[in-house]
Amino acid sequence: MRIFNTMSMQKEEFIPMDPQNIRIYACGPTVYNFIHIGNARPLCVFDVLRRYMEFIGMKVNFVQNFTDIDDKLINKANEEGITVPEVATRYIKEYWTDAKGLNIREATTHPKATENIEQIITFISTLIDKGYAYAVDGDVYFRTLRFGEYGKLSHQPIEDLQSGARIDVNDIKENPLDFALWKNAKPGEPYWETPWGNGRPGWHIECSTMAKRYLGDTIDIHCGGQDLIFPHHENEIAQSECANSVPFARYWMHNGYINVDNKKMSKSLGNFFTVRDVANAYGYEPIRYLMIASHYRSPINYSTEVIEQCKASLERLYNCRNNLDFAVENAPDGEADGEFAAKMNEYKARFIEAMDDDLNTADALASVFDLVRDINSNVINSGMSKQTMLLAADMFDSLCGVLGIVYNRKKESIDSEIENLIQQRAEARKARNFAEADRIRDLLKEQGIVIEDTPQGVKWRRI
RNA sequence: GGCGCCAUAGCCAAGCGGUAAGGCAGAGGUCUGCAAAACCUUUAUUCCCCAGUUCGAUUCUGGGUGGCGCCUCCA
Repeated sequence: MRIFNTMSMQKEEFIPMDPQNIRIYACGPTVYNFIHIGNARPLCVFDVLRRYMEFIGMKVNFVQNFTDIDDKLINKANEEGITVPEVATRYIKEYWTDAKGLNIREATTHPKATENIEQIITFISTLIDKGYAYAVDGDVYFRTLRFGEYGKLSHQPIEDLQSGARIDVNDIKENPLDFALWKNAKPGEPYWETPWGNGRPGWHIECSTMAKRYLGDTIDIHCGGQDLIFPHHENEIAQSECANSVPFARYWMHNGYINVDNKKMSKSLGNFFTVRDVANAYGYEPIRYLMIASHYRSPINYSTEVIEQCKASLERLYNCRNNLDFAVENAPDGEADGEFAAKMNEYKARFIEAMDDDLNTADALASVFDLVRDINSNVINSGMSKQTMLLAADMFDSLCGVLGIVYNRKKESIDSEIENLIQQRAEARKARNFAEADRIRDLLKEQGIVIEDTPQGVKWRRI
């Protein structure tokens, strides 16, 4: 497959170090609040990447961290009058609720920064020993200019970075470009003891450390949002390559932003929607759909109109799958049709072709919709054998599964009262008492049950 | 100022040198007692504008116009 590598700024053939152990590191959330839909994008996009790689037979070791110690956590803890670990625990729990709702698979490992302090300290010591970092007043800074390739990911000449760097008159740093590896603790703040003073890790160092610990000195893919390219990922490269003396990540993947009113959604602008709020209004699935409906590197402009369209599109998918289930139940047994299987594989081939091209999920989705049309036209009501129909169902499930779209068969049995109503309506229809039949149908609809009369009998589904 | 991205129907969105995928919404029809779901037909002579290259450009080049991002915590 080909993926766009931010480092080279072009699509490259993805050649893993070991196809049976692809090492991917994804920057995870800072757990000081509910995640917003902008945070949901990399979660969904790189979950699709991982699922797709596994779909084509690779094995993935996927690491996603939790940043559970940082200024924002400390501020939150102070605001709420609770401890930093309490803030972290609370929002990690909320993270899981959202991640599960979005159908994000659990990573191979979800390390927390606070569980890696010892490794972080060792990492920083290495940088100090090698002359790439220096301690001053309890802080430790990275000597940015010492790394000659600084700026290679963001493609910024170091001179431009320097002229753009914020210069603080009272700065204790040797150079404005130097960034913190370790921060001295102020009174009352959580801290860990180190040779250079009590404090806590800087943001960038934790990712370098955890990538090294859980995946190794060189990883296959490092991914995250485009806003992490500079300075976060640039700093990670500097730290890791100076400490380990080998290339850090072989491929860099960055997803585009979620915009609101064509402006970047961000915490600082305050124009953001939490995943929870959107999920409460529309459900989690349309959010997932939104993320795969366009290419991962393009910006997405969020609006209620768009999320409603996503929900409607999803309905088409779900209806198809639901109708197919009903058809399978009523289909006769028989051999699976080999010719039909070959036809199903054509959809898979098109899907793979699209996904191989830098994860073109929008194009891949088009082949799923073509499969849907085919199923609706030629499988349901076709008289095909159960085994043949199942070929279509399996193809639907596997392709949608790669995208993280799952139709939840709400198979939980309906209670006898509802079953009675359905029966009564059937009898009323038989007696051509349509007024009564329609009354019952409306009654059921109020209870979230939609009745459909099909040639194979009465079919119901929940909405 | 430096670096980069984007502009395709009412909306969303692929395609990126050979004459416009897919979805939502709309219109008409089929099926149905009526619906629902589904299916069929229909909805961009044209891809922001102007030049250029080419037999041919939405796709390449140059120049505009409009929008956005990074250079500061941020997915």
